[in-house]
Amino acid sequence: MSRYNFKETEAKWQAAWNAQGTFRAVEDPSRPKYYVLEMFPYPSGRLHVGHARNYALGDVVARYKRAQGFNVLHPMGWDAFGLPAENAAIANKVHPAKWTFQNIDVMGGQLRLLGLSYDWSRELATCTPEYYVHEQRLFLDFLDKGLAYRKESWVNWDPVDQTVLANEQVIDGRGWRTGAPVEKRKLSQWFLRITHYAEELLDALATLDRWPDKVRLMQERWIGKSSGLRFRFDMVGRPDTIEVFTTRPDTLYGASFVALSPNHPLAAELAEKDPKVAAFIAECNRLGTSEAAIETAEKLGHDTGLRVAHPFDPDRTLPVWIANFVLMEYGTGAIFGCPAHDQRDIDFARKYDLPVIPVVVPETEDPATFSVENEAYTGPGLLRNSGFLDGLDVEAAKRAAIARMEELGRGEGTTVYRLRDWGVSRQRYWGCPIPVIHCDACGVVPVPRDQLPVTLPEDVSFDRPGNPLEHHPTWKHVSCPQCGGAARRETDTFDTFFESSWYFARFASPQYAKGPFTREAAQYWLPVDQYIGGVEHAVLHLLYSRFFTRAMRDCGYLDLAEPFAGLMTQGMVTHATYREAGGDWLYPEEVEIRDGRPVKRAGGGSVEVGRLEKMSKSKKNVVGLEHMVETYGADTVRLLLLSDSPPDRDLEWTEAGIDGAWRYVGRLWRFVTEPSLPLPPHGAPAPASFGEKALAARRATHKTIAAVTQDLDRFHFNKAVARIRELTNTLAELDGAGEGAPEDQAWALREGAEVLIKLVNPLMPHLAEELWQRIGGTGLLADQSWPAADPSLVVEDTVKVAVQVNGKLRATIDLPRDAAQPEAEAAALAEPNVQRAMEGKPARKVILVPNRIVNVVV
RNA sequence: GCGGACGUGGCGAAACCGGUAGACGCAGCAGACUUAAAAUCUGUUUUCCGGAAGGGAGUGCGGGUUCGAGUCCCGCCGUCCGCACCA
Repeated sequence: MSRYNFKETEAKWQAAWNAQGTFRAVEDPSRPKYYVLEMFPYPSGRLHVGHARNYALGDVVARYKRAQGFNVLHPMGWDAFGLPAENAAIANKVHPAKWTFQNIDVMGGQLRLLGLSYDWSRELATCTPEYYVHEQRLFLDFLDKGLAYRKESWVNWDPVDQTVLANEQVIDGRGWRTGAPVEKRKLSQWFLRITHYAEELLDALATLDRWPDKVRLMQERWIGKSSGLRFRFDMVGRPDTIEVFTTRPDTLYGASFVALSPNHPLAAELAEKDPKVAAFIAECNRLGTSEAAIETAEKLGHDTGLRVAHPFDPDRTLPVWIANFVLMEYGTGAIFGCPAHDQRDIDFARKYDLPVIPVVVPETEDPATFSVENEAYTGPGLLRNSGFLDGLDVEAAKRAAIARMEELGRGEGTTVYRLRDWGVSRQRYWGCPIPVIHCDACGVVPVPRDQLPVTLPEDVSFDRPGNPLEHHPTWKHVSCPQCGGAARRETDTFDTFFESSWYFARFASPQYAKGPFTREAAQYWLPVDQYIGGVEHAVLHLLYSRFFTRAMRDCGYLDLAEPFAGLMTQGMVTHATYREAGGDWLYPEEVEIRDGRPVKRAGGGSVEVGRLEKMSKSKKNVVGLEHMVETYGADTVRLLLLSDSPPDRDLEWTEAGIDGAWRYVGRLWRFVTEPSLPLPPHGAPAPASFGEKALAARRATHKTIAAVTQDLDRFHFNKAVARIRELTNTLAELDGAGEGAPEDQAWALREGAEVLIKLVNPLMPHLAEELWQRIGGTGLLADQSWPAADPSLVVEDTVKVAVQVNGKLRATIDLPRDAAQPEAEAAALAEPNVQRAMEGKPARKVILVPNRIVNVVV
């Protein structure tokens, strides 16, 4: 019994693919192209098996499409700017560039171990000037087109470190390093006008038919189109007005207060004179900028003492509050509260004892007694207590209220989006410099295109908090390109989503220096046919990329709106977590099972096994990729990543699972290298006829081709693996015994083995190449075409049909394919078990589902 | 809080458009080979009653539609993901 030497074999075939340039992609207009892309990684350190899943999935698609004759583009690169590099710089005194490139080296080597079919000649890293110079040009284009602009917006501010914090660095309202309560600060920042495309981004979702519905739905909700009314309240005793937006103009007569966002200009004005208002706003600002934090916080309000007149009933006035749950970014930053019909409003009203006036009454309720306690009524009904709206239903009342407001000239029906413009300024070093200069005389001046790229200075220190670009002695001091006077470089850098919003297009011509890509290459390769990555990117990255593609289109770079024709979102790889008595996390390899109980390998201390969680360094529940590949080989790791769960679901990494995959690798190896019958040579003519057993094996082979092809088309890789294993089991039963000549079986075995090798190739390419060579196949398996199923061997002549009596299974019968009702009915009723279950009663009805079921109803 | 998903044996899962629930694998049990172990191979494995034939129950919980529901509808419960400066 020979053993498969994966170490030698994997290295051998990787070298062969490399030497022959097998996966080098070259444009060829005569062939159909297929562009497969996995979301490129952030080079954070080392890869664990969780990272590898994404790439294994993509590689199956790439190799499968290759076998089907497509000209495949399958590139890989590095999303190389980002916060962790700066954190490493602060913690370990390593320069972000050095840290990043070291990680790229390590991770690139790890990826190569997996035998992925990348065209490595297209590798790119976004932190190189060769990459980001194009994005600086694109930004200037956007500026020319009015797609980029500057406005004030809020950031999280750590008052101790004097630094802007990311949302992730704010924990329970405090800075992660200093523990100081976070404040919100206003800064002037760059924005991209994604809202210009809101309607188009929304409409085009319908065309993305190869995207998961859930992702389209999430984007739809994120864009959040809603129609309603924008109108102005007159203030009592002041000449100005407060503008509000509502989607429920029908409930206006139920209004009992007006609430301003703490960041509303009027709130700021009041705060100048009233320290209590200022204190309240400061308290709200301690929540930071994250919407989740704001919306989960306890509802708080402050009565400003101002009042506004009700627009339909000027004798009525409403108090003006400042409330922490009103977002400045949505609508107008001010609302009217109708507690009876909005849950947030009623929570607020009950807390501050404001009136609750029901104005929509469900038709099943008596208007005289209908009341709302602590749960808002948001369903349909008829209007009451609402002046001219009385008796209308909700929709009619909305229309009437808008019409009246427009007549009065104090408001208009309008459509608003939840989607906000994309703030791209970051007060950080490790990002792409924003190519503008600030001149006291000329204002904001773009860096002239012939002076691009604006590169990052290398001599920076992270000794003190804040943005090193800001502290750099010389970098920001430049002369104004317009007037030549002293001016300052912009020290903010781009959000790293900027890089990932167009990298897929750069891969079309990654070496082209004169622009982001060539038109011809983009024309040929784009859009990405299949994009693969985690659901966590369902909204932001994917929406930004869709926006960017349109912005690039409108700047004349390409003729395309949608970057990703197909999308697959994969689940996480999870692993149990381990904690020792002291509470410290342990790596899986530090734990072993002794006498059925988990203990710490060193010392034998007791270990608590926690729940399954996404593999992450912080919980130490990671399984190193290199270690696994060294122990079991790349193919075994790939098989487990593909076989145990459907791609979109989470996958639990277990020792038992990897053992099972390893066992199959050995089984397939022995099946082909030590066949149970002497195999005829490659290409030997088929015998004139086949015996029963050989024919059954051939049927299984061709059915498996059909099934696996369908499974791969649908990305059901786990099912494809199950079918491949099943075929292996079936073919292993061929032993030459039984009816028919042994030669028939040997031929069927050879046919089956070749098919198996080809089917397994996208999943375990090294093993498949080796077996292909050993079985006498010619050329590289990577260049062979996908097998085709013989239709005459796929369909069976007889089928097993279930017989039910009153929906309960009582027997199964064999019927000819597509048997008609009388025949099926007769066969079903003839079954003794069916007779017994019918208890002598006549059949009232017999339902036939062809080739599946006969249901006798008595 | 808002938005999105998911829930099937001891475990990972399969079940196409509403049609035989549990394919395939893991773990377990029994056996073969072996001095022994490992590896490998064979059988068995949702659960309850039964010697068997056969029968009852069963897809998070409670209802409903249907000849027939894991699948569709209504209401709960639980878990996970996203929420705009993590990537």
